[in-house]
Amino acid sequence: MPVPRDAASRRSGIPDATVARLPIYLRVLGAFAESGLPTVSSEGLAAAAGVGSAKLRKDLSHLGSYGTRGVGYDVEYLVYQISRALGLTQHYPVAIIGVGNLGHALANYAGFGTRGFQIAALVDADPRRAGEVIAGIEIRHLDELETIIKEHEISIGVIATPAAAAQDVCDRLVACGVTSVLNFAPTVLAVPESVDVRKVDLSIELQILAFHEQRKSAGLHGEPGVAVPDVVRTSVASA
Amino acid sequence: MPVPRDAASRRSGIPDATVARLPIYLRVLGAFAESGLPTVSSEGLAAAAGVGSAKLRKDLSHLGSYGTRGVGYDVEYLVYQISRALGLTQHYPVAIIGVGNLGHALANYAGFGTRGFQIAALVDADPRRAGEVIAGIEIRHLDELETIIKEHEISIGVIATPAAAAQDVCDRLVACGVTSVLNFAPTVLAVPESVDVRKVDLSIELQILAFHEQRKSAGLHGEPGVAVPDVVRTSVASA
DNA sequence: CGTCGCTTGTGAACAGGTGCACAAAGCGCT
DNA sequence: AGCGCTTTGTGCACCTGTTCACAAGCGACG
Repeated sequence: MPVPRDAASRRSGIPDATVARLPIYLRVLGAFAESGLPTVSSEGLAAAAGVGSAKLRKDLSHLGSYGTRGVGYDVEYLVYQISRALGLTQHYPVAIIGVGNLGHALANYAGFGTRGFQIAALVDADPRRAGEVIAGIEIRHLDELETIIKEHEISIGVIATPAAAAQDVCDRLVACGVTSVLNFAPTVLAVPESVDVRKVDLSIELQILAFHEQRKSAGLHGEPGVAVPDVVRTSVASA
Repeated sequence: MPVPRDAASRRSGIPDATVARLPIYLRVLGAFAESGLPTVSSEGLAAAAGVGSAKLRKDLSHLGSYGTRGVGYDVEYLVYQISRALGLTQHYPVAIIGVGNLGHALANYAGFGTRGFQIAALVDADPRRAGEVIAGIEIRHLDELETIIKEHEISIGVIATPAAAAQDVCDRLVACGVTSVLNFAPTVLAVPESVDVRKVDLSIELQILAFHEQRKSAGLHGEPGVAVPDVVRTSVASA
């Protein structure tokens, strides 16, 4: 008997799909809070977040039973509970490696600071950029990477380097004790199992859109092209 | 009898999860092609793409039976087939709305051009930026949005504006006939059902990492804090 | 104080995706 | 030609996530 336990709770008690949506709820709730709205129903919150109300309720039920039947959820309280569940009550220092166009944009992105993240360091491989100040942070040279990471006890690294440098930078980050990496470089990073990597790839998203775009236009023009024998055909059971 | 048909093939023949991975395969294959490698096994390709070999084979099987048993897949041919399946054989013009830090980075991002996407227009709300040239494209004012979209027959729009402007811009894009939107603004966009929206949110990714980070450190410090009664416990069946 | 309407929280059915394991199929060597 | 090695393609069981539908719970109002 290998202790089956519930597979979802084996890792953390909160399913991955739910974790991925909590930040959205958090943002929407923030907007509601600013409007002075005291409570929201699952229906209202779900609509604003672009999900079904049942899904939202199930998501929230994984954090506990906050919410009052017949009334809804207290906005402030729910913000706090989601923040706590996500671990945003503690402040994580992050380092951004690579201050090209994208790194520049990230350093100036307000969304980081407002959610408990603090950009502790900017690092670039170009010596000429060292000393430059962006968003109030001085750029330092890649050679100092190890020193900087340990100095600030950074556990989250953001890679915004060219693809060719990404794996090397990643290895060095991991060697310094970084356990979470957000990768913007178009490469698949190899890391030990204990390290979490999330990737954001602009071009992949576009390609996915292109696929759906193709599907639409194929349907529209009625091209017999690939394989779109679709059209539902609800009641053509005539033999 | 409502024609059950296979749910996956109802929409396009290729499951969404597979479509999301095809661009990764494509990129890895591109690297292999540059190395002059003529063929790859599912094992080799899967390792480079960071997925299991069975999953890769199942993914590829959805496009057809390209690949030779005992040998593997012809790199060049597979590149072509995946490109075709994704609809990258035709060139999609895209417009980027909002040329702040992020829009600037996107305009200079080489990954777009190399995959059959062409940045046809840059648009910004700030009149002072109109006329400025970035990546060889002249920035034009938001007022001309409708004209530009129709002029270039753009069906894919990239929104890189501040959150406050995103919904408005999106509505205008949709009104002009744009059917796919890539949204970088931290907002949930409301669109008609016929329009595809994909969102990329930098801060959400970080928050997801923070969650896992929290989980790790909680386990390490042995804090009884939330609910982490983990550690697998393979054979502690002693009562 | 009882009743009524509204909203949460959840059990259960369902759908989609993943991974295993193996039969089918090609290649090269003898 | 035949044999054995390799690798694909896929049926099947599992598991995660989604959706439905409803009982339980809470407040308001008469």
